[in-house]
Amino acid sequence: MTSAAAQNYLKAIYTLQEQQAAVTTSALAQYLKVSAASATNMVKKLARARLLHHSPYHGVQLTGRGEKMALEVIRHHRLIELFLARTLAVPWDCVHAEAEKIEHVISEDLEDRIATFLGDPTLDPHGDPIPTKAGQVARPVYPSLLDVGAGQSAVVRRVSDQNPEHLRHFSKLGLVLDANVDVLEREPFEGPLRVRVASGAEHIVDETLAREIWVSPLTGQTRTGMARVKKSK
Amino acid sequence: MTSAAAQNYLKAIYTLQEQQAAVTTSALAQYLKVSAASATNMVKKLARARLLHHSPYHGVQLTGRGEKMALEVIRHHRLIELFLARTLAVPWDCVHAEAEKIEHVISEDLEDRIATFLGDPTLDPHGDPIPTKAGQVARPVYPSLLDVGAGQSAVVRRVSDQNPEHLRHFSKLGLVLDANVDVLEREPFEGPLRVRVASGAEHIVDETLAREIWVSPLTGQTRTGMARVKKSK
DNA sequence: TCGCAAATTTAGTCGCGGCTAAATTTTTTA
DNA sequence: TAAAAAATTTAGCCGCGACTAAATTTGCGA
Repeated sequence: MTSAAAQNYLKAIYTLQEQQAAVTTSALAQYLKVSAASATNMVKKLARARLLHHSPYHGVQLTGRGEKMALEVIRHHRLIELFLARTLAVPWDCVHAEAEKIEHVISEDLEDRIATFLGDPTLDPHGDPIPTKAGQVARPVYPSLLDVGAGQSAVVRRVSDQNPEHLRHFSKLGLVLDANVDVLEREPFEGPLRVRVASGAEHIVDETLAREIWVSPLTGQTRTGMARVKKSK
Repeated sequence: MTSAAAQNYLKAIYTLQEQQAAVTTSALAQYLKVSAASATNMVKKLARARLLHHSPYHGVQLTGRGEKMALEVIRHHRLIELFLARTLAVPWDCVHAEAEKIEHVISEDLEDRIATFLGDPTLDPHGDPIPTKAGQVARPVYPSLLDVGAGQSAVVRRVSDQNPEHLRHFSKLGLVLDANVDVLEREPFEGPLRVRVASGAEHIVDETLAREIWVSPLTGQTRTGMARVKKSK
């Protein structure tokens, strides 16, 4: 009952639950790229195993046990991502796909070895928090780059790992973890942003992409940042 | 058609082929711990995919393509074993089970990275040769410890990875890769051996176990080795 | 509030990779 | 060499996790 498929469903439900409280069958099906019928099927099986509550036609919610299991898989995933990045220099746009498969097959013993080797890390290569073995997980809430006002600076804290191509793009732009960004200006109606990165280069970041980057705004340096921009022109 | 199950069958057939030319259904079934009917079933599928020849009631033989595929899986397996042993100090009795699962899910890219990281190694932690990416594999033929005459010394070159408990036992005894062993005496009728290891400790090694250790006999040092034994008593 | 569209579930199918029991072929032995 | 034993294959089944098509429920708008 803890097949790779079941683990993927639990993980998906956990992830979706972080955003919307009620996880619907169709949201789940869309996220996992399976048919709605398949999702219903697995949901019923997970409900029977008491890993989630299912109120038919209204959505699902993980039980304590289900959440614990989801967090175990997520812990595996993020530890493996960091391990591959550290030991083999696997680029951050590739670690996700590898971890997605390896996470289902490693033993608890290997998990422990990896965690110890990495010094019991708390963040994976995308800035996602790594749950503890006990099932505790930090819930860092950062504004997205889109929420940073024009003229403000920020530090990249977390980047969505869902799209490898986006990640590759971010790398090229210098939008990596802990990088400084100055938001120069922003088109109206949630339009694209113009930003300047540490190297001094300026880039246009689309709205969709900006939503995938979460940051710590640097309130103190806002003005000076802009001042320097204006002076340099 | 290259499911984990199919890969395991190909690997098993390759391994069995190394010993006996004709691999029978029952040998395969016994090795993989499945029923004979299941083995026949998969054999027919692999034959349809032209990965092996099947002469019904008489056994199977890998085709070129089948052998290539088997070697790819074995390469994955042995690289992963060595990688886990090197980076995480996973003991040699555990690496096999982990590799058995991970071998089916890593990408070619990750395989390449691991191989490069390890310096394109040729032997895994048990002394098994690692096939090249092109599908070439060394065929070292060593006599087993059982073939070493009383009074001879030898160096451990390869140890069967099939039984974790045996491996753990060998570790305790000091029968590790590249270790020196003096065969002191041997009970008649292929009985157990008495050996002395590098530390000077003496141990009894059962026939079954001795068959799982392959060595390079040290012809020159035979007499002196024994002489020293007798003197020390 | 009634009806329709959208969401969801149910019903039934498929391939995979196991299984057992029965049939068949090969091998051994009397 | 014929019968019994052993090995192998065939037939038919099961659970898993996907699918499509059809039925059902929900909820929104007229």
